[in-house]
Amino acid sequence: MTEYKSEFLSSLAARGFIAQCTDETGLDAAANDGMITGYIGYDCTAPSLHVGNLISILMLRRLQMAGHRPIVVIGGGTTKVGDPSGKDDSRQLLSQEQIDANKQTIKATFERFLSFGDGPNDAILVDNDDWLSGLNYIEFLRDYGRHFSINRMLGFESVKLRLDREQPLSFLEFNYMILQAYDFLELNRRYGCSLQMGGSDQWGNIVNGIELTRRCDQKSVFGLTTNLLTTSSGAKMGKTAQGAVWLNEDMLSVYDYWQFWRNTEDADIGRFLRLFTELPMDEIARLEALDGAELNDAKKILATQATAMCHGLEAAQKAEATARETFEGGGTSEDLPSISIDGARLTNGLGLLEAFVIAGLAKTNSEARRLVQGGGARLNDAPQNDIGVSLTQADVVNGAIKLSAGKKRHVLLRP
RNA sequence: GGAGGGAUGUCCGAGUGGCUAAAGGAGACGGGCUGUAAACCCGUUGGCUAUGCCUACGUUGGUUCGAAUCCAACUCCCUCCA
Repeated sequence: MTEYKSEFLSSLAARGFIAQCTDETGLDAAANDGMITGYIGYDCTAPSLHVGNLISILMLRRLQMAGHRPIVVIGGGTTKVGDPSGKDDSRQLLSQEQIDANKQTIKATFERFLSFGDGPNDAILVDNDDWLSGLNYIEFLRDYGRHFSINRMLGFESVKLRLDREQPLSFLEFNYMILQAYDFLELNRRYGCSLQMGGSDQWGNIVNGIELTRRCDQKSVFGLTTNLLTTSSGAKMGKTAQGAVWLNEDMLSVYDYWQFWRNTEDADIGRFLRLFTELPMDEIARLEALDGAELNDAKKILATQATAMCHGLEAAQKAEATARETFEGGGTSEDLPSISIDGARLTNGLGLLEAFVIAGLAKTNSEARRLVQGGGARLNDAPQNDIGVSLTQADVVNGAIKLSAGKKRHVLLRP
């Protein structure tokens, strides 16, 4: 591993963040000489960011911790176009209303990881819609379009992939990288931003921005990418039974977020501790060296640390306690994810299948039926194999009915 | 504008008149083994008021007792030519 002089790069390198850098030596020197400003862009295609975005958010955090200034760019403008990187199909275009709504709910996440304010290295949050929407087409083409070579762009991975697979790539999407490149130039002009970071799928887009900045303003700026998050067994990471692992609490409960980390594969523990916690390296080395079942302790620490960063220490510890009661105590914790139901429904008896659907443990009655028939459904910890059972007031224990799908998914129904 | 190829379930991908809710694989979920791990083994995988009914093989019509499969028109995509 290369030795870095700057705290920023050496900490990132030690923790396994770095995939590629356009100019390690230059960036290292710049970061060592004084404060630099770096940015990452986030498109607002969903109401919340997910763990797949986490590595990049943490890079911004480490940038700030090392005394530099992070900029979060919300892609209000670029989202209208849609990034073709790493996708087979065109993403469905979102309406302006959806984009605006997503923008609002995504913003809050960054406040957990970065410190905003008026200080010299406090984080800044901007929306690229501010400068992209007002662009004049002809002017833009004349000023910036001439710097882009189609010949080169056709060679970029994101484009090549589509073309090779004979999948359509619209002109609209083709422009995404041009707009993202322009972002970098604009940020450099506005804030002296000299670094763009992102996942390795962004490499092509980042390089374009660097070149545009050099051609237009003769400034040299840097790009730095991280590996995309995958598990050791090769699976794309960030999925749970319910879908993506969201960072917003109203999209995924703190308990489920904690569980996600708790279920990390053995082989990933060291890597994840380095990336997703801020524990000292020697402590991580110790945890990583644990054997067999002892690794479970390391997983709990990982879960609580990672959860604390996103949802606060108190909530993380509560999730840990809930898990302990549920799994190790074999009991029912009051704090398991719960859903309120109308008590009147119990008066006439609530069908077991319907109850599982209400609890979110099954999407449809049929799925609930299969769950019961497959032997995975439990009511207050008692296995159920009769789909005709009705829940009544008599099933309420300590103010709630506990439904379980499999060994890990539990929900409390509170009348 | 011309010629050819294509559109199948969450995804990939078979199927070219009835035995097809549609092979196979991936993914996902459940069970087993374990350590709330991985790997492996087994099961399930359109919906519903459920021995039946409804919806579904790009869209709309047609042929037929019967269509994902045949015909027509249309939409979209790909390739080559202009």
